[in-house]
Amino acid sequence: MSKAAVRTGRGRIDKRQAILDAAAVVFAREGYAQAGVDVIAAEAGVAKPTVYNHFGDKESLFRAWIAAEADRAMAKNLAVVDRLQDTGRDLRKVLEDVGHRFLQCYCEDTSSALRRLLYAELTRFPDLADIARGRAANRVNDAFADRLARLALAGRLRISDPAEAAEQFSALLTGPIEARSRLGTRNVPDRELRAISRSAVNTFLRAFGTE
Amino acid sequence: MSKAAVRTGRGRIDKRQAILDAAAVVFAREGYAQAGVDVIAAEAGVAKPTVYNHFGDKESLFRAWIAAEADRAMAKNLAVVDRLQDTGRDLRKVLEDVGHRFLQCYCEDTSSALRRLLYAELTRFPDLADIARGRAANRVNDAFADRLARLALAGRLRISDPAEAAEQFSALLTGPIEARSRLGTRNVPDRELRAISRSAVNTFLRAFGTE
DNA sequence: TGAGAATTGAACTGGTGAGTTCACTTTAGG
DNA sequence: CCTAAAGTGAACTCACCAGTTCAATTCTCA
Repeated sequence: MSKAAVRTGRGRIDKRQAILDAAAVVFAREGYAQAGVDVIAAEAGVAKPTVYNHFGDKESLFRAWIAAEADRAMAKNLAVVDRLQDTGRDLRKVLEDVGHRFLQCYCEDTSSALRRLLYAELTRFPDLADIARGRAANRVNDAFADRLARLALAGRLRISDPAEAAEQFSALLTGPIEARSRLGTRNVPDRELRAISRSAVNTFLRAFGTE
Repeated sequence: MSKAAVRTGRGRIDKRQAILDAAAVVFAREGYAQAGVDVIAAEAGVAKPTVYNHFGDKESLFRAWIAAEADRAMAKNLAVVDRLQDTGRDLRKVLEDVGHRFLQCYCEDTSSALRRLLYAELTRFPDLADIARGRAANRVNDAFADRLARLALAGRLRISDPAEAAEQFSALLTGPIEARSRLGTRNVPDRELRAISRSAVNTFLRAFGTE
């Protein structure tokens, strides 16, 4: 139906990617059980047997999408963490910027969909937690903790347990955004994201800053 | 199958409650789409048409369960908030106790199931957010904010925006528990709950306490 | 250009589950 | 004790969907 598949028709790689993209759209829109393989095939501009040629069955296709999406999200989050390297500038400003970017990642449609589907299907596919969460969240937190440890060593933060501090910084962002986005159903305007980040950083620095 | 239905067989009220209890069990175990109405009926010790007599269709039964469960969870959370009234004792101890009890509520099987199902079906039934979230989370946060405001007035906390502080206190609890329970699939031992609460309160008091 | 692989469309199987029907039994309550 | 309402079991309809089959077609690459 839609033109998710580029009309090259050449080789198998293109089709595989087109199917994954289509799966992202349809799974996000309808959920795992409701998503029909026929619909995914149509969305990819591909015949149904082709989907089965590439992925074997619906469950494998689902896992492949989860893994790809988790990797993408993790990469984007790690890129945000890297912005904490230039510690020369005003620390508050830098943290607010990082928080704001974290929230933008968190609010992306694809991220929301991934989180929702993860939650939804966790009982049916328990290993999903390993595929996505272990791959993404933990590594991001570790990288963030490393940055915080550096800042502590440089005397710019008073932190005894960097991993815990990183976890709490994330919590101060995700908790409020979760409530305000009504679990991802409402679109939160950017000015509100900034406000949440500002108040998270404010509390974080009251607790861990060197005034 | 199971004896969820007390074997009185008298009147219609008992059956209705038995069906709701059975729905809780089956929805929690299998999710909305996977839960069969036949299975729920069997679990309630009731015939399938009886389920349809009382609730009309599967969706209404689901909504009724969500509403009942959300009310129950809210009541339990409000009871926890009420423990903040006796402000005579050591504030840190009281907050740690409240945090610990919040986490216990959060970790209950029924609460986890409710949260998971809410997430999962939010796209299909968007009004679920109003039924559950508006009814529960917001009112708990308001009550908690009221308590914090009292404590601030009494000079025991330095808080400018009580609602925001309440939101952040909750965030410092739910964020870490979410990660450590692997989205609710792992059972977190009580000593770990206490540790999370202790470190949340620690950060909270560093930010808002009057040392 | 021609062989072999990938792709297609369309029809088909088989299973599952929501919701209904109906003749029958149980129970409450006057 | 009798009746009307509630409950029961079993069979049934109907729709939906995962996964398969197959003959016909299209593409790649040598």
